[in-house]
Amino acid sequence: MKLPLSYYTNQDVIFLAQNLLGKVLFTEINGEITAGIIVETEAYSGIQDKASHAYGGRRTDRTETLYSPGGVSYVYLCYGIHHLFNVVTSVENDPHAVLIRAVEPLIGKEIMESRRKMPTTKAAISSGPGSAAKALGIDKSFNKKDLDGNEIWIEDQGITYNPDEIATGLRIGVAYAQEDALLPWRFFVKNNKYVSKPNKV
DNA sequence: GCCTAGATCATCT
DNA sequence: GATGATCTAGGCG
Repeated sequence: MKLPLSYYTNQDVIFLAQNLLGKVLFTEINGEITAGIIVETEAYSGIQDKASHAYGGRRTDRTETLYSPGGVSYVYLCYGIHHLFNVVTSVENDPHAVLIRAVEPLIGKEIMESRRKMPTTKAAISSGPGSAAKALGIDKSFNKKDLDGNEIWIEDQGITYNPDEIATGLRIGVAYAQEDALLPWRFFVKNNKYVSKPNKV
């Protein structure tokens, strides 16, 4: 059920961003397992995408992870407070990634509730990239982990959405990326309350 | 319910 | 030394 590394080496990051909807993201921390259904993603397409950290082939200590072969996690801190979780895809030296923006709590809800200090019935518990990562207990120590390991991994539990249940839209928070901000590379499940901000088309 | 402002720090210039 | 792939609380209507 765990997705094999070959799944992530697909070079079509747009396809993967779409295909990851409905997959289940697991983390295990100190023996505590939590999992959530992925309901919102964004594609970041390597060196040709101005919104990507690796735009233009930029390569620093931080972005080094993006150049890894697919199947590795990329976690970084944004605005000084929020940890954002990405899945590195494609092959080595091709810095594509999929940002996980929202999950629907599935397993270990009580653990998520204590981490977020709010009930899972409240959509805000895992809506938005910072919240989703926190609910799953993801922080910087999860950077550069293999996704077929036993700390963090993604499973296919047979959950699929009909094409008409999936919506696409503009990515969020990337206005500075100029024309690339207009690319419809955000994918989400329509009318799912755990999806952040505009969850309709 | 909607909008505005403030928090807070690793990373790059 | 500036800045951002954000969240939340609090004020107003």
